[in-house]
Amino acid sequence: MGSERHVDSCEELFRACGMPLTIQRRIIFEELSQRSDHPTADQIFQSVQDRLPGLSRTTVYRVLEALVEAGLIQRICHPGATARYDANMNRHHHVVCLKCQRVIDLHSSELDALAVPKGLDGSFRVLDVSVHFRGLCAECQEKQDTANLA
Amino acid sequence: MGSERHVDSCEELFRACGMPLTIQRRIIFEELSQRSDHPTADQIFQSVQDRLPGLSRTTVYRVLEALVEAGLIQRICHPGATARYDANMNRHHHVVCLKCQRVIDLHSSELDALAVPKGLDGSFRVLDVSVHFRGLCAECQEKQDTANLA
DNA sequence: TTTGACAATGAATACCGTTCGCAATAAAGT
DNA sequence: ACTTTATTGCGAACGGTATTCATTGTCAAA
Repeated sequence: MGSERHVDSCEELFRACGMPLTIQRRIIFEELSQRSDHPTADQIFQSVQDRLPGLSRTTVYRVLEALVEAGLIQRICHPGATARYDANMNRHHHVVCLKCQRVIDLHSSELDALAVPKGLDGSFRVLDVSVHFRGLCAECQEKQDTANLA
Repeated sequence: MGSERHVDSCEELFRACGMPLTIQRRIIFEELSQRSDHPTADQIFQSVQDRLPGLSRTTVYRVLEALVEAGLIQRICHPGATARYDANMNRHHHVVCLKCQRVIDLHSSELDALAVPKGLDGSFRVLDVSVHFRGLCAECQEKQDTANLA
């Protein structure tokens, strides 16, 4: 199996950040890394419970917060009142459904090349740029249309 | 005073949406329209209390939700676990501080002209585009620097 | 202008997401 | 292995948001 390399890089990653690598942190980080659906803390908690019996919700929140602080993951920008996380730290863009609040990744080299407007870079230190397309996903369009018929 | 025109437009706006215009809705909407700091529901509640004695927090949440539904205001995309609102429905962009989560508006005709990538427009109905610059605001850079010295 | 249908408000309460304090536990370096 | 130090788990607390229901207010028709 080629998974040992991943394990190694996980340990190196944490060591480089100066944070102890616990089982909880490893599994939560690996789980988030394998997903691309920008889960909430609770969704992570659910899908990790079988691998971490007795895991506390509190720990999930604390681990995610610590990973954000360390720069290993990010909290994404989205409408709505629940924090969502993303382990993809490469530049990418987002498609946001205003109805169901789903967030879908979008890769585009054209958009990646966006220049930072002058005037901004003076006081503000830009670390990343992402383009948000907001609107209605296919499912929600359908729901809306059928609702209009009724 | 030229404020009567605004009052008129407010009434027309609500009528066009088919929603009764109450004092609460008018004042909450006007308050949000005059601000550009993307306040939370509670911040709106605070700054409107003197004009609306006996106002309930519940009403603020309901009014903001109704205004979003009607398309008169929008819930902005941001990191963090509290909903923030914006009455500026013109296309504009956002500068987000990852530390203090402040959101600043950015106007740029270059960015406004962004093309929607093909492939997206098939299933997803794009209603708006906005560019997010994420990083550290001047204040938070300062705090971080002084923290590093200690 | 009054009236009536209907929708919005306020108060209390319940709910969900998140954070805190503290005792028990586990990781990393010696 | 041992010690230091940080992390975990639990329970409770907290803040933001949604819900229920009686009361009040809006709008338009009479």
